Amino acid sequence: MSEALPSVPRKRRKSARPGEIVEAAAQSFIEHGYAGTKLDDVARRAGIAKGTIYLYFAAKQDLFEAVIRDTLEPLISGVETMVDSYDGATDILLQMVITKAYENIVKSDARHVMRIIIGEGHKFPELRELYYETSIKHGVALISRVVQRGVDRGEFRPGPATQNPRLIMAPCIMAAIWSMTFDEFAPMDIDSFMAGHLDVMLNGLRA
Amino acid sequence: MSEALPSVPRKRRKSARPGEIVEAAAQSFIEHGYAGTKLDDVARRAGIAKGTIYLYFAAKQDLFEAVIRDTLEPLISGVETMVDSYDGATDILLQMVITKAYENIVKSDARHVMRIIIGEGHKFPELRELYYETSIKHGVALISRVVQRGVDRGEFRPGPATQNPRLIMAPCIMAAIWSMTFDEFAPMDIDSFMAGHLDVMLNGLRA
DNA sequence: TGCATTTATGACCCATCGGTCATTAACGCA
DNA sequence: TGCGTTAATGACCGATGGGTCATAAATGCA
Repeated sequence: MSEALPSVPRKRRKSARPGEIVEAAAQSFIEHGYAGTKLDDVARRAGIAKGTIYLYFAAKQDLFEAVIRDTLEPLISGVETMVDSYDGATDILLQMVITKAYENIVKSDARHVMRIIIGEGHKFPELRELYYETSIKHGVALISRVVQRGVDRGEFRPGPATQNPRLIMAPCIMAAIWSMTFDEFAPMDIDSFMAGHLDVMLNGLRA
Repeated sequence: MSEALPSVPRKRRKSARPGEIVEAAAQSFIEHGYAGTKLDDVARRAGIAKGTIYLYFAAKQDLFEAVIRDTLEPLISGVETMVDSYDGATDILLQMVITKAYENIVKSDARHVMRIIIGEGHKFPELRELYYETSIKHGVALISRVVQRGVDRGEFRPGPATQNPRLIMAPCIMAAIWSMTFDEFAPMDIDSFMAGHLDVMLNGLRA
């Protein structure tokens, strides 16, 4: 009954494969989560057989690690570069950083990686740690630097928000979660939410 | 080889079962997440056989729905009662509500239910909706009421935080997530975080 | 006490999926 | 053109776990 499917001719692409596999895996993880992603599906998306994945990645978990790195590293380093090369008023800088944070997290696929870490990271401390080291740690440090810069220059006054940068990032994280979880029941206008977020923070910080 | 384990005598407890099963399920869901929870494990915790679960719940998903209801309804109605019966200054009321929110979410098992909805709710719109209706919707409405009360009484001035109550809850949600996900890499002192949260919000709101 | 009814049991079924490996085919060098 | 090397394949394996159901035990009523 089963006609032998005309199997596609093989291609040997040792150097291009890893990137293609990670790209396919990212899509699948985003759509189905960690446990929900099938290696067969990743292979199909990458146009290869399942076994081929194992020529480049030892296990599913390694694949997800690669997705974390490939997705997050460019985003973080982009913001870091921006901060390093800026030398105007700090309130404008903070505004730029927060705007970028919404672009990088709330409006990008990176939020799905975060969702997976939150929801399924329980049993994978190594993945959680990698995510923390790759993303969260840098984000917190970045906000700290910006806020400290404002205080040092006399533009911001010390207070709870300068002491705990996580207070400043919180609305951004929540917006990302909301957009993935509750948007169909109570839609959130990201831009006006972000404007409110900025307003509250800057009013609390300005000297 | 396998000695027949001395099977425990059966007990018929039609009315007590559902509660016991939900209780056991809650523990298992909290420890292992939705997909990670095995009905066999739930049964063992409840001291019954797996088949017995199906006398009271049609499927795993119904069990999780019962957990959502049992866990969240009492918490929300507790806060609602508190707000309804208070008649002092609104900043104190908001402080009470936020403090209760940390107790109910960040410091309680309810945060794990939230984590499951965020992380695994993707494929279960009914569960997401139930969570929204049972918990989030009431939480947002409650904050709105408190803030509106402050504005009406001239204690708060209108601004972004009065317009979007989600800005006020955000740090609490983030603290819950942080405590479950990143605490081992960067511990968070909940009480000082909450104090900072209150400080920022009240400063932004007071007329 | 005997029997009908209801509740409880757990072996079993079957679909799923991560990971393996013997086989095959593409490649490039001589 | 032939051959050794190595990338690629996909059938297969074994573990897992949600859900089923024939069987058995508890209960309570007559």
